[in-house]
Amino acid sequence: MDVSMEKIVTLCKTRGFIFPGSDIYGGLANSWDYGPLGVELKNNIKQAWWKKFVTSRLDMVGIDAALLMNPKVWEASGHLATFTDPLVECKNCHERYRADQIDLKKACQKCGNKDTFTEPSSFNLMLKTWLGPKEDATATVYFRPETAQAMFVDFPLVMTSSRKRVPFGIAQIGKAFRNEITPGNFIFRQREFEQMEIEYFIHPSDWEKQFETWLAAMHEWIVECGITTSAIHDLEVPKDELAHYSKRTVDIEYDFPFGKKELYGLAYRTDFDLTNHGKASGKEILYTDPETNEKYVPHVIEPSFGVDRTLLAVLTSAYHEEAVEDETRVVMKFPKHLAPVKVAVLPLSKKDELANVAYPLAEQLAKRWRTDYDETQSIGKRYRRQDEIGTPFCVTVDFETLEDKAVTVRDRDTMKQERVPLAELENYLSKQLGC
RNA sequence: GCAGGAGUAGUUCAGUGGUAGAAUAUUUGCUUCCCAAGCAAAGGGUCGCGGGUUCGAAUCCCGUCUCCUGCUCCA
Repeated sequence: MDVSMEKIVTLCKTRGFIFPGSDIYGGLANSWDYGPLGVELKNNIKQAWWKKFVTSRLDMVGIDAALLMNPKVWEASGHLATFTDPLVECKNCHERYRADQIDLKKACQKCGNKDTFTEPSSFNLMLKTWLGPKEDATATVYFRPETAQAMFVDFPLVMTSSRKRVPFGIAQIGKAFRNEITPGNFIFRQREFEQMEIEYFIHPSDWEKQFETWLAAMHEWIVECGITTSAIHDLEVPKDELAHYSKRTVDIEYDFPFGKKELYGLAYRTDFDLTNHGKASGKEILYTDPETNEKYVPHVIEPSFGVDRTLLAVLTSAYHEEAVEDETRVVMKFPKHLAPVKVAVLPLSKKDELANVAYPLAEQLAKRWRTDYDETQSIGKRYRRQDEIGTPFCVTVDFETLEDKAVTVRDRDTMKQERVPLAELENYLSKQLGC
């Protein structure tokens, strides 16, 4: 369903998914903190991804590389050269242009004024810092603008230590930093963000087939996240807009509340990276096929996923408003494996004899699943509260429980209730939750 | 950086010179209470910040900061 960003942002702040960063100091532009529920949701997404693409496959391994790398990496990758956008601005109409894409001697295309451009000022999108006590050029290092490069640089060590044969892939989840000029749209574009990336190494003759296979795998993942598939669109990036390293790129776009924007990317990077790093480091990176003895530089298919963007798509897809007896019920219909809280234990009333059963029950369930315990206010209000954070199941302890040793389990989506004996509760939930 | 919008309670907002408010949320008590029930009470605000005008400023003036949206982005 359609949902406004305001509703999502407010729900995230009030319920504890995502807060503005440095809030009590007035914030810091476009920085966001994941709160108690947000971190659970995010961890669940990352775990699901890692399980699907790494641990459940024999042709995949993972790494977790350093954020700071030798600056030569960024020279070889082309980031130092091409991650710099020289910009000029028309002093008359304030239209901005990339200095390398227009003729500065000509008139402004928008307002027609001549000689009105400012001096080009360049922005390198990489965040710079320094290592060691001396703050000078020789100590300059960069926060990685993408996680991909470490997987290329580590390729020889990963290949030999894991004894993998092409085709195989390396995966990594981690933070990346870009000094974006125009961040915004909540967590959509941030200067500090998290990526889940795969570099899949293949024989060059195999690239078209592998590309299609990965595209299909990415769509599978989208379904598993509960992201509305009718809001997903593949965009074949035109040849003249391809990044310097890519021969084919498909952007997977999603209809966010603020428009259709890129969610994921799938790129065929050829042997650009391994060849460049081989040349720049002086250590040629070659793979020898053990059967044919053919020596070649592996080519690369790169499926790239934004963690924060996934989370935002999951949030907007999960958001539902339903009419219930003249009231509106807000319910986050997360897939059960992603729900930040799996089960809530709710004593029907705030009486010691109920708490004496309910609280230990919550403690017991918490050993297996993220569990909430809530005894304040009416039962209906507590159901609504759990709906709003997407808790799949509420377990209600009432006075009958003391007699019949059974509880009421209420389903988030159907609102249906079922009486389940305490002795069978864990098995019941385990079956329903699938974990 | 430019343009526009906005900063008052956790949230959404009202208040336009005279004692800081509403709704909602939160907490507590009562009611064996299964879908935002009722009653009673409580807590919570340097009105973004600094200066000025004024007997008096959330309100008027000046400055400043921050956030949001859009403009080059490609997770």
